[in-house]
Amino acid sequence: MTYRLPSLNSLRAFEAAARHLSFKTAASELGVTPGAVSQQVKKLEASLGVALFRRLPHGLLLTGAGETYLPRISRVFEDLTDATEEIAPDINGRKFTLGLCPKAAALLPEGWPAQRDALHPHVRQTIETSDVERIRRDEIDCLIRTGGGPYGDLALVELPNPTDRSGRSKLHFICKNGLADCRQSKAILADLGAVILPGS
Amino acid sequence: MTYRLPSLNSLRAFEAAARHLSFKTAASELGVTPGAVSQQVKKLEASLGVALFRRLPHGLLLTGAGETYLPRISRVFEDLTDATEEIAPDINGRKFTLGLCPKAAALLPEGWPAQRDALHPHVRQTIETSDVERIRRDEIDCLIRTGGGPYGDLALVELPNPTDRSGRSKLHFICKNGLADCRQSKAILADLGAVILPGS
DNA sequence: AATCAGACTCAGAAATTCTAATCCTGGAGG
DNA sequence: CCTCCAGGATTAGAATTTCTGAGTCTGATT
Repeated sequence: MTYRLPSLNSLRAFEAAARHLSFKTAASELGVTPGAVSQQVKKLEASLGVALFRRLPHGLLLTGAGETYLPRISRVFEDLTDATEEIAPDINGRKFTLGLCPKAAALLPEGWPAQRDALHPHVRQTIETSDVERIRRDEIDCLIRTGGGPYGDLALVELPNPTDRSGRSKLHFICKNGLADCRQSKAILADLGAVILPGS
Repeated sequence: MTYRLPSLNSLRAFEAAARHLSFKTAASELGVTPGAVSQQVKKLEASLGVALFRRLPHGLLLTGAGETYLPRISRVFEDLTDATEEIAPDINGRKFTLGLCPKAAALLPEGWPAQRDALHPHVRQTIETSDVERIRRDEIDCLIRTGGGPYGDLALVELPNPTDRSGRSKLHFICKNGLADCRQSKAILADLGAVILPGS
């Protein structure tokens, strides 16, 4: 049936790099080093015999081929994800257990996230904690706290403090690398964004 | 974007095995040993947490999950192939150089394959030879000859001898493993089938 | 001019995948 | 009933692929 295909690993590297236009960011999403992404993309380009990126001193651009390839590859990964979730709902559909430190909770609306309907499909329960290690121990999937860091190999998303528009004090959303872009995290972050910056 | 996906290798193994309902045949298509396919499929099932095959003493059956997964995965690989060919036409679109041994040529219509329009997009040239080694040396992509074998790791498709309906003497289509199912081979085989068994 | 961010390279380490040999099961045939 | 056979499972070790980590290079920024 299929005769020759590029390897999935290199396609994932390409897809992430093309989406971010950065090997470094892609590497962080994939949980590997930038060198690995660079090598995978180079391997892909070699196997296709076509350049996909134009390397500029600061950042990347897609070539024409890369431009037409990206949306189709992204689509393929989406289809694959959908098909996989259909038969194995647990693989990506698991609800998150969310850690929330008291200080952060005080900055958020009363009862968040329980009363946000949009989060029901994604959040199983909320635990009051500020211990980052519980992410590594898989006791919680993500943690919202006010300060701290650095968090080593964990992914970090910063959110402006809703009561401190100066931007000095921040809310931190922390999770395992590679989980920052999953549906659950996105839903939570979108909801927080809505809470914090209504209408923006 | 994508959070967790099964590995492409295991998906390829699944797709081929599900299509053939045989690890052995799938292994031959993929150019690996049956054990490798078995391992990949097992890994996939483990990572999904879902059984895809029911192992019967003689052959395989798909489970419900496998049944719904297969068409979607096949589709994904088709899309991937199409997208890849769009930007790198050479990867699968290369025209074949076809070896044809004199004895076999005598059994086929005068001038075959040159005068078959359907083969023009797939066949670059025809070389008179019966040397199987030229496939391994990449001098030709496939070879049609009357007898011989075994051909070791090369793929073999048998075609009935058009002038010997008893079936004892056969025409052999030989190519590298993994090339038997590509478009070019399929086109050639389809055309030979038409030549040999008109109307069937 | 110095600094910096990001991509590249390369050798060695780590992980994955494949092979090859052997085992196991159930059906077919004598 | 017994033997043979086909095909899948299993395993250790080999082969291959992929990743890391350190260092280099380039052009933009200060």
